Amino acid sequence: MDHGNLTLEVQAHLLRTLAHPARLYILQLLRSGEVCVCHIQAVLGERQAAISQHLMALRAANLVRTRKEGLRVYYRIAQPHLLEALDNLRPLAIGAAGANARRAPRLRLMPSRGRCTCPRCQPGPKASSP
Amino acid sequence: MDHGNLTLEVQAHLLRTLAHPARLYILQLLRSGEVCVCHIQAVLGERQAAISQHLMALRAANLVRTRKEGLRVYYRIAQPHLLEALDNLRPLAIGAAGANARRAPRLRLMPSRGRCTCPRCQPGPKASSP
DNA sequence: AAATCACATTCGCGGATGTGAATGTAGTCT
DNA sequence: AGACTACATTCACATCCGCGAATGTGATTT
Repeated sequence: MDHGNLTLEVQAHLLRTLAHPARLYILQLLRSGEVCVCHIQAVLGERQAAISQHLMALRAANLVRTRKEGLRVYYRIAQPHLLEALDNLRPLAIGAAGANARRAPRLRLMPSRGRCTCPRCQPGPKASSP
Repeated sequence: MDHGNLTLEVQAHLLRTLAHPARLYILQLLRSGEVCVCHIQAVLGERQAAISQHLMALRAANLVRTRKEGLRVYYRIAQPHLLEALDNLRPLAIGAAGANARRAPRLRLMPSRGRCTCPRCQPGPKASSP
């Protein structure tokens, strides 16, 4: 009977966790597979601490999982249907854009996408080695 | 061009608009059709101004539309797939509940559901089916 | 017209949130 | 071991959001 009330708060918390462009972008980055933090940092262009906090929020919500490999930490999507659910929500945002799109933290992306020092970003012959 | 960046902010804004248990509950109330403000007020048990602010946020995001009938204002879902998209997101929230329960505004519902003075709630002694 | 109703809007305050600077920690290298 | 890397965490501060109180608006009734 009262299943609606508590669920609404939990769901609101999930939406709140998702409601940041940096976190949305991180999730989109993880769409094709696991990605190291240095890669996210290189693409997002934000400070390391800020990204770590966003990742902490995503971890606290059980939306991502981590795997350590040497020094790097690789993040991956924990819930397989998350991106699909976000994709379903996107067309509604387009309708919302016409009205009031005033409040939302701005996200600045680096023009050079994906230039970090991790071995996965240097798959080419010019690799600087490990 | 470069619509990816802006879209993330717009989508984040939409998620932020949805990220409140009262607004989620209002949207669930509108699932079966249009509902007057007095009804929402009676069910939610919140002050009138607070509800009006939530409704204002939903209107600003183009998620609901209004229709005036005499003194009352009836709200209805503007985007037909909104509730479906929210339903798809719900199972992910269940997974998030087990981990770190961060704070989210709490929602208190009135035990007597749907006792407002609008003609739709009065005439039928049967259960409220707006 | 005044009063009233149903709802919208504004303002101010307390708490939550995002960001930057600094610090902490685990793993790797020489 | 010490230096270094990659990432996590803490603290302080500015900002944003939600709520209550008060006020405004439009339609209806008297």
